[in-house]
Amino acid sequence: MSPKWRIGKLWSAILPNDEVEPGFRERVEHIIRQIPPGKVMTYGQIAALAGSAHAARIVGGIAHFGDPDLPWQRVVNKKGGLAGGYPGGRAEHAAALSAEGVAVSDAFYVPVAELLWWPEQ
DNA sequence: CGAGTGACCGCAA
DNA sequence: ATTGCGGCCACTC
Repeated sequence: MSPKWRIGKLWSAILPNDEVEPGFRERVEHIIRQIPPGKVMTYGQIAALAGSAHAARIVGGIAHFGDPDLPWQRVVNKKGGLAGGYPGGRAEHAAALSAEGVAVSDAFYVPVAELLWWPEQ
């Protein structure tokens, strides 16, 4: 696979037909909105779907400065660990997930293997 | 404008 | 098993 790997196929599965191809941030925010309650996605997964497989970090940046109305509590890292930068810290992040029925361990980890959601469904 | 930083990931020692 | 570092794009200063 080339470094500039694109996943146009998966992206087209969640992008409405009449939408023009938006910027990276727009794509990330669009993906976040598709995550159903009780499910989670990882930063790397979102970055890949948005078009840059190694831009997981950027997703974190958007999470911090981006739209606070988006369900960022449904975004966790690859190990299922919660985000320390979440408003109120990991405790608030855990509380938001618990409210949706997600089991969060005492060490602030979620069973990402079971809860991981893909937009192609 | 330019440079630095970030709620991350994956591969190499 | 752990540690280090490159990479990506958007945002702030």
